[in-house]
Amino acid sequence: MPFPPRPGSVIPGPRTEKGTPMDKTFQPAEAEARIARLWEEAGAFRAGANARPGAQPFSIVIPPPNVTGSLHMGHAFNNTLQDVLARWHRMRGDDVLWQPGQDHAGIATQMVVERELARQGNEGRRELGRARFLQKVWEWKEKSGGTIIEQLKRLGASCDWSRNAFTMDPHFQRAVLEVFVRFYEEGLIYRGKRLVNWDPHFETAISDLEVENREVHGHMWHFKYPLAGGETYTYTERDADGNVTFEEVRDYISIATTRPETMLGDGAVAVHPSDARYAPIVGQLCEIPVGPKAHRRLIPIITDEYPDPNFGSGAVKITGAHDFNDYAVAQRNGIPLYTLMDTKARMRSDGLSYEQSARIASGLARLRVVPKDEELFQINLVPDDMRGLDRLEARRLVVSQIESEGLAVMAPSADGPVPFVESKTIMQPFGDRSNVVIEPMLTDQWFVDTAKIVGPAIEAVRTGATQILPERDAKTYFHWLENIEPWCISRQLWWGHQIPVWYGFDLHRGAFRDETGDDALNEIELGDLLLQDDFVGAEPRRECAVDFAAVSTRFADSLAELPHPLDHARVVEVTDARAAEEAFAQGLADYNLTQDPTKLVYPVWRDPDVLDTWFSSGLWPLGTLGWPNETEEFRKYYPTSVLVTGFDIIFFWVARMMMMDLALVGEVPFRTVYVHALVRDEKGKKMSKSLGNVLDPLDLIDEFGADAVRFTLAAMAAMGRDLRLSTQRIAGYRNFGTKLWNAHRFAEMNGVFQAPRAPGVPQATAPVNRWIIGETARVREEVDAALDSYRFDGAANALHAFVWGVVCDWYVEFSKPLLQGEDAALKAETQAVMAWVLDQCLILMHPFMPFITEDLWQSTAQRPTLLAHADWPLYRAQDLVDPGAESEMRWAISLIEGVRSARAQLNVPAGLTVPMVMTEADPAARQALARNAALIQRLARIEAPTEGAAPRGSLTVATPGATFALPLEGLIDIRAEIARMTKGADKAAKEAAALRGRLANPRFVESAAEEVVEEARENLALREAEEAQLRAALARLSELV
RNA sequence: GGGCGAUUAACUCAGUGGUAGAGUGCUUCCUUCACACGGAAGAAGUCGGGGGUUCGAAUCCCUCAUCGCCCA
Repeated sequence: MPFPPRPGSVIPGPRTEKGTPMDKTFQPAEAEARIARLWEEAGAFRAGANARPGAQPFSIVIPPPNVTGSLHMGHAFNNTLQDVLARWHRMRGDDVLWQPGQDHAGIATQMVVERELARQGNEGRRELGRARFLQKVWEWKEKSGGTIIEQLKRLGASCDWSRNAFTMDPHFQRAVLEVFVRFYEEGLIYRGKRLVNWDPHFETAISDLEVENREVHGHMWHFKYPLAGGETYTYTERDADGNVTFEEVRDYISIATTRPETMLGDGAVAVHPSDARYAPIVGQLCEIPVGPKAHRRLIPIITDEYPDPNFGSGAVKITGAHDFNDYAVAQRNGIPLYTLMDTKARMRSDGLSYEQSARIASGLARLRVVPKDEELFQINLVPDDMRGLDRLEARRLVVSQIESEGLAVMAPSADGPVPFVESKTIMQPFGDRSNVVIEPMLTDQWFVDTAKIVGPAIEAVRTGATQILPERDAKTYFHWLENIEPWCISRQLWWGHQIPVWYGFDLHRGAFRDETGDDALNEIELGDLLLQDDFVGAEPRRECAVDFAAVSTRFADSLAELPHPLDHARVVEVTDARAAEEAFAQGLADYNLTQDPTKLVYPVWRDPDVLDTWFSSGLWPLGTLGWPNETEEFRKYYPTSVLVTGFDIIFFWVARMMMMDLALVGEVPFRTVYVHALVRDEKGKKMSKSLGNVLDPLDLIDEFGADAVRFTLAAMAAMGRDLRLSTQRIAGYRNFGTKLWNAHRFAEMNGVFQAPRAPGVPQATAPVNRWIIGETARVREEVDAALDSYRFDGAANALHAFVWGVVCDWYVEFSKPLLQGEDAALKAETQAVMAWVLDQCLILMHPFMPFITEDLWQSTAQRPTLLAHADWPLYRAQDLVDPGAESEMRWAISLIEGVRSARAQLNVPAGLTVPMVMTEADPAARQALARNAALIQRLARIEAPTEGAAPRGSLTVATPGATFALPLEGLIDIRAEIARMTKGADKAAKEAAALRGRLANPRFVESAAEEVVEEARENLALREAEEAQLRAALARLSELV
């Protein structure tokens, strides 16, 4: 349904005060705000605005910026492209929805609010507690969370702002939790203890995509792990031919490490199965050379494919709880995982004493058994003197202890043997938000079993149900999805969607004894229950549902299986397991006193973690359209037409939306994904705050106007290539806007906008008018074709070439003698055509430069609609191009250029109007000259042409089919003219020779396309004629010297 | 180490088999009645090197070099 303009909306209409010319330039600062208000008051961007009856839907969901975000160049680029598409489709009458919104950015927002609290001297997050902290976050969001929305409006983004969405909106929250519950019930989500990337600053798990690996300077230490019981073996190295190059008897195995502090948690030493050097000692135990001597721990020497025999000593220590590679080795070989660090990445000080821990661990190594997680976690292998230390302090201590014990591998030096420590660059993981070193950490987390939902996402792109552009980015997509890892979706944060899982004590596991067998518990039996605590420490029972009401029903159902009176316990929610313990005990005690079963409570507590922000963002195309409700918007606009996004987000977001949304609704979230590259500075460097090379789009908008910034970004958007932005380029396109503006200023001064307007393409008789109408049709087709294939640069460049290079440079100039001439009919026709051409410029330019075009549109005529709702033209070049007019105007241009070039090169004064003699001409040239004499005379600055022989010492200008002479004897240097014409003749001769050669080749004539051969023949004829004209003129000139 | 890409005018980049293009910059001239955020004219490229396919290659293939990005 077309969206009606709001009654009373103010469209200013044409400028009324005649006699005051337009300003010489467009004033963006003033106009942009005014135009934006105009659009807003008209509701110009509401979903379906300007849609034709029965229109095709066209929908885009914005890649939601962080609620903490402010507009950077990447946003400006991304949203410019979306806006070009949205405006283009809206003008074409499609049913357009550009859905805006923001995501809640778990870590970033929590960080911002915590920083704000600290700056204001308020209580910190932990002092406030969860509920009050979240209150503060919401307050912050209300106050500061809309920044980027206002900034996007300044860019001119034509989103339906009335539908602005947020991933923490009540509706969206509900959708997220329902999806979690559904995935949980379908077995797509599981909880487990896994090694994850741990951010010690934020004390949360993060995704491996949020980890940035950087090369940093580091060290590689080489240590000796003594064999248990003083065993020895012969260590032998051989060259490629098997000759022994080194041999010695050793009582140790040499290990290299960049992280000595993790040695404390080693579970094994691994060597490659093919490594002959260590074959004699595989299966033996060796000693970790650190920790109190009395409690040295022994670990087995195992084989695994992971160690590279050619790297270091070929033997690798396995610390399964602190390294991803080691984790995999430990899993394969049943090696226990010993956690050494706490959530702040300090050496642990909880759990059992070092002495107890070391004893248990040694026993485990000897028996090769792995206990259950909870028991394993009690083992703390950090020696007493290192507990609580930062991991780097612990590293120094470990190294110095090993060295002083003489267990470092030694290397010779000028001062005798010294410990062998290599300096080398190592890859180290950093948190992309916190900038601290990330630790692999063994923790309980929730995971999406991505392997189960990845198939349709791969298939959709393979079959083309979703098209990724440029195509090469589909490879990245496939590569990632085909090697997909389980997705850790829990975060140890407060701001976000709290996981809808509640825990309660597992009373089913025989924690009580119904000794009387009467299916009810007597007082003694209940007393036993109270005293026992094995159910408290054990794995709790859990239920998943969208809210407490739903989950309490489930718990109640399971309680019903228990003996009386527990089956009547009331399910209540408490904060955590400890509170649950107290509440449960209190309930039992109260019951004991009163025998009132309603006093019994069954306390449950909710999982404190929240979901990864990308989990909710994965539902963006669904949730913003109202899903899971059956909304009209969802029916109409899903799947969305196109997603425009940066390449850096293919894994984070695009792939996850594809997986999740296909799993949920069985239909792709978008038909096309247009992946754009990065905006860099003019030297090609990534813009970053630390480099100080950031261009702020708002500063640029202030300086050059939003239109210039947008046009620059669009013109540089060659698919898949980074763009290097320079202010010079933006200034160039600001000038382009001014050029368009001044073409209108010229038109206004020449009465173009006062002339009566007829709908449709104007009828024209003058060649110049017929020609420009055809050129307009050509550029319309070019722009549409470019936008159809997402060639934003192609469309922008075509418009630039047309508006400046054709309309302003030629048509406006051509029109001058007609508009200012005597022929009233011709004048009226030219006014009508110019009015139409300029309107077409505004329409076609509008998606790229919305403000200046809307302003001109409103000020140059009484318009029935906003330009944003103007009809996009459909006329075709095949209908509007007049080949006769076109060749006539091309000929006129070539004559004007020939005259100008000759004059300039021979230093004929620019202001001088000179005579011109036509020395020869075919009928076509005669006609072209006759019909366009006025404009040719004016632009070439010549008098009315005469016909005759070339006067002595004149300049020669050759055009196709005609030769002209400018009699300027005495004014010009004959030698210079001879040189100029010789150069021209030689060039024509050279080109003709090349064409002749090609046409002389029978294989060219046989195999090349017919039109190519024909074109070559025509070109040859033209070049030969041109050469002949110039040579003839040269012959005359040479008589003069 | 694996993958992807780039290399075209001084600079930034278009250009998917048929005469090398644009913008900016540069040189000269012009304050001419739309615009100096302008106009006119001009100089400027062995399309990274080498090989191949083809009547014909910046374009397709191979190879080398250099530089980026992503992943380990």
